[in-house]
Amino acid sequence: MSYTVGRGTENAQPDVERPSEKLSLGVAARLSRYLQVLTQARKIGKDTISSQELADYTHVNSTQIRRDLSGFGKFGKRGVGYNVESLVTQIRKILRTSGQHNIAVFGAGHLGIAIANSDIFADHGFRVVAVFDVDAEKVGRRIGPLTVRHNAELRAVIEDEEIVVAVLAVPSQAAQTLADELVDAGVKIIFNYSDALLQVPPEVTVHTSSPAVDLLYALYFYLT
Amino acid sequence: MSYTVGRGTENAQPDVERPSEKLSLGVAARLSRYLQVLTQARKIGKDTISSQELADYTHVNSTQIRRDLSGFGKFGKRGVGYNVESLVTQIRKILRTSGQHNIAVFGAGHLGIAIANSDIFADHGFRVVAVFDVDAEKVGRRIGPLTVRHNAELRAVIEDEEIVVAVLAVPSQAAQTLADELVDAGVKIIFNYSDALLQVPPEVTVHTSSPAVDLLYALYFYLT
DNA sequence: TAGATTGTTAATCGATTAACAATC
DNA sequence: TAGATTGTTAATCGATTAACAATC
Repeated sequence: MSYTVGRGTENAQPDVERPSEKLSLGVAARLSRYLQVLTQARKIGKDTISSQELADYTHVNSTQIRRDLSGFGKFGKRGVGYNVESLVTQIRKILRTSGQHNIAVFGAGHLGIAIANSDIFADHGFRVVAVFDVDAEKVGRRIGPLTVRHNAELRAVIEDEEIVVAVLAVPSQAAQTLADELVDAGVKIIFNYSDALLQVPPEVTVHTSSPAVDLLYALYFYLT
Repeated sequence: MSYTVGRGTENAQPDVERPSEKLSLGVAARLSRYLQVLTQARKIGKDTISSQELADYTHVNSTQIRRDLSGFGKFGKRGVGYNVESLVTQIRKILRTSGQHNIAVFGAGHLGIAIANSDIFADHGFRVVAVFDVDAEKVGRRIGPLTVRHNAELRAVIEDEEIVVAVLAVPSQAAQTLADELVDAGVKIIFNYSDALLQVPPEVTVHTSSPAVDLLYALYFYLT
């Protein structure tokens, strides 16, 4: 993971409830993970979940989970656990991602198609509203409800659909040029699935996804 | 990210150089990321790199980078920086991933094909040696140098090729059953690209990749 | 020499954990 | 009531950062 975000320099105002204070990097990351597990738990019909169960799935210590949550309110019932449904709502409120967000995928190769078809984003309020490619062969093809568009259209679509998130599933050589265009068109978050190192202005966040890096890391703990 | 690994309870022996001591979770993760950037930097022909440049790309503080590295030796040259080539070698040594590791991909859909074709693993010494599917339509197809095999063969292949890492690019409903088979066949690290919550014995590491979770997190910092 | 960058110290802050009273 | 699990405290450990002398 790599983010271009500042740390929370929270100038704690003496509010008792302070829903307007910025979360620390760590808390935001953990809350997102709790949300993923809760979303899945809800799918399989779980009504309540304990901090210990959440800990088993997220590998975050159960005390820390209770601590993270209790900072925002008393969401749990002693002896019972947390209501899955209401905890999802609460965390979404805290993360301010209750809304719907539009994203665009670049590259209509295998990876791009897989991402566009995935419902992993949909579960969290993200909607893939456009897929782009530069290959004339691919432009015009249908991917689910979408039609692949040419990159030349990106600026217009990004403006019309109010897209702030772009997912890059293009060859490494094409990544930086595309990133420059996207930044220029007003995209604020770039998810980079190529292994290129992207240079962007400080107001834009680049997230480079590197399964190989995660694997190296997992393997180290297996080997030792 | 979610890992099933213990924290390093390092009982520091009074060695000056202690290459046998277990890295902490954080250090291992950061070293992996430095390695990714260094690998890319090498590709574009960089000879040396400063801690500041590494910091720009990884978003890890430059002091911390120097600190992480100097714990293992004096790899840098003051006024110059680090030699890219030799730092790659050093970090690989520290992470003990200088060797070659075989991995298997499960699911020959768009995502599975994308992963099998990617060279993101190859750069780090991982080799995709088998792709499996249960769909008779897909079994037998060629993906680069590989032929898609049926899941029925998984046990034999895992033993023959000494595979410890399995990448799951299958539908969520199929993930747990497959994970059980893999654990049974001796796989130690499972990379889960479905959004299913997998239950595995403690000696097996599950890494669930969740772009949506990362996105939630990135978006929070954009929205605030 | 002058400029740059490492290696290292010291000080601070947040994460982590065990433990347990409160309470469902 | 008995069992379970939260919410919270207190203590510890590692991460983070600024600053700067050492030195290439």
